[in-house]
Amino acid sequence: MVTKNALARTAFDAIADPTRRAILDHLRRGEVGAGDLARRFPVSRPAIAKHVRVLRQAGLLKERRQAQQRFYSLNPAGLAEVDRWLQPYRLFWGARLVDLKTFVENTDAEK
Amino acid sequence: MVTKNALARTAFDAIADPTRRAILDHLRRGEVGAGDLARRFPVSRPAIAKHVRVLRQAGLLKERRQAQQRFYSLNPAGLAEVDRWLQPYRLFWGARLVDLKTFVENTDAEK
DNA sequence: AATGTATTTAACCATATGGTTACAAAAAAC
DNA sequence: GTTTTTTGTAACCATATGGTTAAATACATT
Repeated sequence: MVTKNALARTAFDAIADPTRRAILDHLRRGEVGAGDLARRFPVSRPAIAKHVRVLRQAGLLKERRQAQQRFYSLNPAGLAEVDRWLQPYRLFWGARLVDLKTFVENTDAEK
Repeated sequence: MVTKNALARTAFDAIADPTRRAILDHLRRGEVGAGDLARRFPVSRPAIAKHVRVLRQAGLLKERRQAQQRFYSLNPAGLAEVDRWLQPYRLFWGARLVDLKTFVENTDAEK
């Protein structure tokens, strides 16, 4: 097998792990310090640090530093990659999702 | 590390691999036989068979057998798991997606 | 029954992954 | 300037992953 570049992370890689999804889910509530974050999970702090790194490499997290502390928050654009990939599949399970903005604009134009 | 049940696959696991995403992308065009499918990718047939197994375990594929041949097609419901997880994140990147059916029903009700 | 055709499974290999504990780094506080 | 606080990195380990080639399975054809 050819050696893979461990730095090239996609959002798909990042969300494959349940702990990383849980980290993201938690960050929806807002910015969280590294210590607080690690305390919420039943694994060691280094394990969380590694997950955070993967999430950052995938562009899913923003980091803010203040003294020794580091605060993490969601990077809005990150998961859009997954959303875009998913788009054509929505047809298949009947999810009637549309862009509301476009819908409203078109509706207005027809008046 | 605790031994993980290799049979418990989620859609998140399944779509983490780029080859598996490519298989799904290809199946959007319709049902494809195992042989045809394998021929489209630059890896061996057994490799594709293993990817297909992962996709099936995640509930993303349907299988139809006819003689020795096996035909695979998308299982509509499979990716909805990912879509549901993604839902609350849409707020963050400003995707103005709504359920059209619900939108229309509510709009009608207000008349 | 023997052979051919289509496909998965088995066994194996190298690398990736996710966890741990021990160590390093960086800033604050004393 | 030493110590404490907060955090990441290094080294290591066991298991998972994705690939290969060889063998097994299942059905059709002769």
